Amino acid sequence: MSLSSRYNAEETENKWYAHWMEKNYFRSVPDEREAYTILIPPPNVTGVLHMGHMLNVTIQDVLIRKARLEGKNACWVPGTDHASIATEAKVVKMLREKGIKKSDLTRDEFLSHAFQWKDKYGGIILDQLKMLGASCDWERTRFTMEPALQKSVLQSFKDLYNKGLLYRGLRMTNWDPAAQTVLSNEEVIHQQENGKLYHISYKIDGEDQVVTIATTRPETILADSAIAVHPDDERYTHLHGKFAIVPMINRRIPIIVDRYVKLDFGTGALKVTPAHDMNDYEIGQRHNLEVIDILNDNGTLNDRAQFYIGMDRMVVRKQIAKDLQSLGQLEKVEDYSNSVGRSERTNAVVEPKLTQQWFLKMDSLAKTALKAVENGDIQFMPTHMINMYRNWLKEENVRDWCVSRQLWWGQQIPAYYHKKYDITLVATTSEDLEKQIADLNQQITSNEGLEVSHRNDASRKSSVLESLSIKDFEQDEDVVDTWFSSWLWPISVFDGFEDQKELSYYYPTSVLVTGWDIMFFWVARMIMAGYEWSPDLIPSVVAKKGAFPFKDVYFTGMVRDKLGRKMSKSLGNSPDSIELIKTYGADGVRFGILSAAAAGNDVIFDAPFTDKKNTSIKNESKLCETGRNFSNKLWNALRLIDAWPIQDEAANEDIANMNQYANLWMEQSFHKTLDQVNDLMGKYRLSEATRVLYNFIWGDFCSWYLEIIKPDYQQAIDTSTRRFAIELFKKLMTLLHPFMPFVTEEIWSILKDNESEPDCVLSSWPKTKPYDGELIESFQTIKQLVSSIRDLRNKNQLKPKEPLKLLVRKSKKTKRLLSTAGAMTLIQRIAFLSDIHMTDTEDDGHAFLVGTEQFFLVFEKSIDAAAEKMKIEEEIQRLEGFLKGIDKKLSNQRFVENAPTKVVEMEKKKKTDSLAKIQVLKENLSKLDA
RNA sequence: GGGUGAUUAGCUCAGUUGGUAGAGCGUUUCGUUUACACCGAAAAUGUCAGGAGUUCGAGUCUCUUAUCACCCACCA
Repeated sequence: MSLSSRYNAEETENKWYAHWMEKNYFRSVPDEREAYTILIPPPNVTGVLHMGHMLNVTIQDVLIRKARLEGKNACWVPGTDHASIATEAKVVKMLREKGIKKSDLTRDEFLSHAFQWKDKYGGIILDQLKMLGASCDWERTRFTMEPALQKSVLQSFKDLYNKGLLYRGLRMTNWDPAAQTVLSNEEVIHQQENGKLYHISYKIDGEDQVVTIATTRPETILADSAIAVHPDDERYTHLHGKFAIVPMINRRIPIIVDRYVKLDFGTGALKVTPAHDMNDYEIGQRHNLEVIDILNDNGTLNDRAQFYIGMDRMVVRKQIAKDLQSLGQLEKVEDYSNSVGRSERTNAVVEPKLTQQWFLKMDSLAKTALKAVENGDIQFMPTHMINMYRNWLKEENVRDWCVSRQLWWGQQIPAYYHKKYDITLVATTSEDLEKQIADLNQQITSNEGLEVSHRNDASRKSSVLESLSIKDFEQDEDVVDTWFSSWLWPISVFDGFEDQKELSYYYPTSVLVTGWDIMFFWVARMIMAGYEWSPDLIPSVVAKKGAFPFKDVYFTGMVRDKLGRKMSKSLGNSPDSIELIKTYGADGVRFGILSAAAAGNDVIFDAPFTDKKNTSIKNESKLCETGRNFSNKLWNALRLIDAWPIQDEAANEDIANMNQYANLWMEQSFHKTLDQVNDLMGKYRLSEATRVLYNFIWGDFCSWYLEIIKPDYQQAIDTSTRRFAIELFKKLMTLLHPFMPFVTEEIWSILKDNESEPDCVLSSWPKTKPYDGELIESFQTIKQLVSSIRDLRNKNQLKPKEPLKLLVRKSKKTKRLLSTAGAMTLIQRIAFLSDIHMTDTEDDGHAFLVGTEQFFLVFEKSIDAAAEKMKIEEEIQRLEGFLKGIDKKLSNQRFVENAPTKVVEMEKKKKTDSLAKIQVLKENLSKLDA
């Protein structure tokens, strides 16, 4: 068989992914094995693969593949999130481009457009995950808006309502005028923006004086209810109790005193606009001020504003400034930078607005969720993330969660209101609703009426005598926040609210891998949901394992570009994932990402982004390139072994011994490496594990081991060494498989010699075994010796393969080293020596040191004696300085007494070693003088 | 204002019980009949941000200063 010298990633990857799928290797069903479960953080259904996903997914795939190799029942559940506001915003935009306004559509019409959109673009991202090699159980793919998950949302909503944790109320909320929905605090992004600070003077009622306020939003003066000053502000004491006149509309508003006002800000006088500012609303509450809402839902002014009706607030801002100026009431305008909240999804400037919303009480939920992490039921990685978590969940920072959204794309809130009376029913199905109405009617007939308030007038009470009809109830128009479905993910993907069979087996999941940016949105809330429902759903499992939804949380960092900016679509600074995979292969990209990603640290990815304007910039990444090169290296190691002719026995006894020695060393080193990899992966230190494997395979396995056992030109390798090399290579492929699944599978498939053997993806993770550290150490010395010889050749312009004689000063250590069967042959061959000769006399070779041992290489060409002398002198000087430090330590009684004996012993050894080295160097020096 | 992290070789970053600083890339030199130039051999490079403290010993622990990120709250 002849194999190309270039590994073809694209071809190989497609082939193997199809094969794995065909064999159904990623399928998991409950059985008697231990479960290892990961749930994918569901990406937005219409999203495309970006660097963050790639990081996330690669890590999850490494963990799940390792578990699979360890014989666990590995289950990785994929899926997508309907992403309520994000998707709806996209659909609205798409419709607008087609000339269709959302407001012209009915709810059902809009939803059918949205579903069409979802069918067209949804799931693209899942196919992209397949390109990366993600070994998800695709039969389990879930979507947060599919009927079963929808049902979970309704059930949990009803449950929380019945527990009294959900309530409806009129609150100041963040209003997105573009999407025309309320937003949670987390969906509002505050940023410093340049604006203007307008100083506007208000006349004092009945007097010939003015009071000047400063505002960044002059249009809101039309909604002013008061002017507030600080009670201790002597500048305004004379105004207490008086009234001011709002410019243009001439409304008379009181001048009030409130400690909220800052003396040193602006003019010290604050216009109070309860309808359009969070703090003003609170002031308004304290002083019983009128709430005048002048904004329509789309951000234009309504008729309560009296002027500028129908104009957008941003347009009015400029216009009113001009108009105030002509009235002489605009004193000055300053440039001003302040923080502006914008909608995460639509980028519209968010307006505070008083709206009726559903809220979830968070205090007890937050307390439980905090405890779960503080008492170690759930482990965060990196551990310091607990600080951020604590800071957010502590009592004084927790706010009730606004769960309603004025959108259509999502789960419609299962609350039904009677058209006339203040009756709210929360029902999951129409049967449920009918039953609840029937119950009420039962109550009405048996109690001779039901005392209720009127819907539009709480103070008006009636006794309902007639039967209530389902026709008189209307469902809440709103949908729930997207996170109100995703917080159920660990339960709902197993249909846990419906049937607990699967949930009992897979819950709690093993690890959650996600970015810390959604710690509050999602992670904390999943923990809350876990503790809220799992004890009722699967009590016996919870008693045994706990109620937490996952044992570990691995927080990945944010992927940033070279400038340290978070990669985002709007900045256009994200490399094209698919292009990257095409360029370097999925294995290469995985390797690149993994080597860049230490847990929790932000990842600076070195791929220059494809600039929106300059598409000629190619995606290139040194890290991925290293990964691709590594694939190619593995491939060529395979080609090497594959091409060797085979013979029964080694050519001679020396070769046989040498190969045996090399095998022994490899075996020991392998187990040392295995230990390291196990340890690192257990701690989720994947970047380090990647590096350890890379160094071992490229360095020890390829550069040393294969070079040693490589037969001479047109010679053959003996079967047992070949067998050993192949078995070792296969073990290495298993170890590397989680990181680079495709190339390892390909190589494995060529290495394996019978069809009954499993594929690499299902091979067995090697068992650990004690290893001989001393043997590895002494081999290390051999490597150093060989490198030193090569260095000498280099420095003296000697041909790499010119046979040279090596003289070895007799000492116990070298004797032991060189008497190891095969060691002598090994050195002689790879260092291209004609002879290794033991000596205890003065010799005429060129002396060099390996450790403390002295060697001489015999060659003709004379070296630059003066330069050599200088180098030796420098080295002696360095060593003497070093020795001084050691002596200082050793003569320090406290050190000798306090430091562990092991450390003291080491210092003593260092001292004797240095002394020996100096001794040898001085000898060399004197020889140069001679 | 509250909180978190970072500062280590030219670049990007590792460095978990405190015991003489590491990797990749880049650089320099040499090398191509015998797996791989997506290669091989070898070399150079650091007052571990500054200061103080604890300790026999600090990149590692404590305090402090500076710079830079980020999160939460908020900025008439």
